[in-house]
Amino acid sequence: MSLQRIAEQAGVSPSTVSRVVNNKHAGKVSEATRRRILDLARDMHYLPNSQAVALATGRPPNTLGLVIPYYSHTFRSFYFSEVSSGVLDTARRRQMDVNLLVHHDDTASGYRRLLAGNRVAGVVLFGDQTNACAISICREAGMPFVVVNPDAASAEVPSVGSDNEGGAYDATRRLIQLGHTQIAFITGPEGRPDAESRYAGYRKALQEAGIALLPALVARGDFSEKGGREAMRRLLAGEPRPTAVFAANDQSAIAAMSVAKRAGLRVPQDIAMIGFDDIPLAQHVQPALTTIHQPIYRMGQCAAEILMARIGSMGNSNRDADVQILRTRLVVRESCGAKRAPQLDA
Amino acid sequence: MSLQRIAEQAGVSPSTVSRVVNNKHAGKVSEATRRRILDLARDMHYLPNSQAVALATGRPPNTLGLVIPYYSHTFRSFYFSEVSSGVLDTARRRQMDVNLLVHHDDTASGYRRLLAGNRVAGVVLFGDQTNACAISICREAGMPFVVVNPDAASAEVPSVGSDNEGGAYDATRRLIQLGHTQIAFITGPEGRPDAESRYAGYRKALQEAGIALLPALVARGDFSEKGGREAMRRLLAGEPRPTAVFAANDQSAIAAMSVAKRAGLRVPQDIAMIGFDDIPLAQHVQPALTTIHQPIYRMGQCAAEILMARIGSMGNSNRDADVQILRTRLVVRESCGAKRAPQLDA
DNA sequence: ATCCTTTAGTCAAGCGCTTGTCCTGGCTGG
DNA sequence: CCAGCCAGGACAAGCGCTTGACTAAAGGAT
Repeated sequence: MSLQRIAEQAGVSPSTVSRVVNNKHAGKVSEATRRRILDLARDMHYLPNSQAVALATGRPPNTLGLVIPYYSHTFRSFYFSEVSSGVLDTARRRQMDVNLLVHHDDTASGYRRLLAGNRVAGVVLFGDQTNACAISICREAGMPFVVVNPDAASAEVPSVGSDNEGGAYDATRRLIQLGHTQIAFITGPEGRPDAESRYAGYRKALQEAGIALLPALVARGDFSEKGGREAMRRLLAGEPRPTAVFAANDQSAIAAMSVAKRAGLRVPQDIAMIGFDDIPLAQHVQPALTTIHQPIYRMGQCAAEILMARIGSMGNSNRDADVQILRTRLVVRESCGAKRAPQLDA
Repeated sequence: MSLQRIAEQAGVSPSTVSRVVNNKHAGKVSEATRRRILDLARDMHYLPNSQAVALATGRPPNTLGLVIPYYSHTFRSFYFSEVSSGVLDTARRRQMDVNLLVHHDDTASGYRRLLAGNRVAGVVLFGDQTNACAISICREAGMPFVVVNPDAASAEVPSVGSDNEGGAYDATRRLIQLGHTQIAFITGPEGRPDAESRYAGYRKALQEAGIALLPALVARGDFSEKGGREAMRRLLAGEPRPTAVFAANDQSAIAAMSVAKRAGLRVPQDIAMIGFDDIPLAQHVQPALTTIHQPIYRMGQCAAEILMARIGSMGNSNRDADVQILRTRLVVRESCGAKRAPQLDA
């Protein structure tokens, strides 16, 4: 039902109808006409055509886009749901809507279509799952954006990440303080920046403590359970035997822990374990996994805030400060051998 | 960057540019001009304005909308993720995009804004979490839609649900076949159609077997763990003591089971338990929960298919057949006392 | 050379809405 | 009694793009 149809019915011009339904220049329309138009609009189920409005006003929509690279388990992923929840809750507080733009076409033209085809004021991108070219497309298109978990290559973009290196450092440090010196590390997938940073944190802590980095104590994993299991088997078969294992993520850690237990080792008495991420499962395994908590929900919140700020200031200040690295937090549970939860000095 | 700007630069009319970029009436444009325009478009980062295109063509977008009533745990819900995955996978197979329209404003005008403000060819609605008025708004607006898990009130709409009554019947029947006669039922929230249907299935099976329905064996729950726990306590305190409990959903069943165990009862020897839904947790509890599997993912698939069919036929045939009730399936695990998984004679 | 057909475009209307400007009739005050 | 002023509303341009209709020039057939 179009505005002009209403206008005809009401016997007035389209402009008048527009003013009434948008409640603009309200004084310019008599109460009688106003009522008549409003009643008519209701009865005729008038719905403004958003394309036309957008075209005519040129004003940006009140909607944020969350670009979702879809693979079949996306919606089951803890990471995804936490980030999304953070973005949604924050956007909502500022009365903004959010559309989740699911896309499969991970190419430049795919992103172009996505951005051109959807009316959003800005987008949040998953840095670890979204093709890097998405960033340059946003730039070209003048579309405000923010990247969650940017990879290293996209350092100079508005983004929010967490302090992977610092977290890994804390984890390793913890094990050192508990007296361990044979500390193994199960890595993440090669080349992934977050995985690399965690490795770096591990090395840094060892070095600082004067402990040599033994290649035999570093086993490649890939963030998956399978990878964790296999890495742990190699570790247990090698020399020297680790007395503690720090895995680059919880899934690997949990898998590694089950391998250790099956090998007859007691956790934490015979071997201490520590993970990274603090996924929900971490507190349910036996023994409960000590890990580095990543504030994923807050990353979503932060991303939404940065994005909204940038939309607000549309290219004014360059706001290069829009890079946030969120602190991680050591969560002490049972798997690394502390009964109490002493604060890490530092 | 607008099409006319390209036209000026190229020294041709906007129509020519339009024809080139849309690859229409291609023969009408010389190869030289074509190349020139294409190059210019690339260099100037031309992106068509989707509003304008939509306005001019009037053709429906190639996108489905999934209306998400957002509450803070939406994205952690198994139900949500399964339905969404089903919709997404199916839409993708037909090259359609999906936008998840998150909304908080559960009112008529909220839905109006949502539908008017987003360019989608049709929407899937969550019947059990979406205000019923959404349906009439869709009707008014001429927006194709399909409802997942419709409530009884919306019987005559395109929808996909599962056979709650049949599933509950199967579950109860199972317990009867195992020799139970004191079969308790933990209900869902009052008034919810799916909960009511499950109750009906329970009653039907009892009646058919000539077992009286004892009010003392029916305890009100609300699909939550808390509700399940309390219901179970009442059941155990009452007379007669049930030898089997069928809970209207898995969460209640799992909670009830833990109450039973804490009361010193062995499951299934002292008391048999059966749930409904087949949530992932069901197979991980001890003992693993026998339950009625609901094909939630398939409901999503079905919904997408019905919706796409309706979009395709835009109001042609009324297609009143677009109501699908998916069959449930008994999944025999350990909690109701069968070692093997014998087929239920249908 | 003439007329017709292609070829390679241009023109302009129109999609539904917004908005600054302009118009009109009725009322006011002097 | 008339200029002036408002309230109340109409007009028209324009947002960026599409598309059927039209046209100018070039080539072909006769």
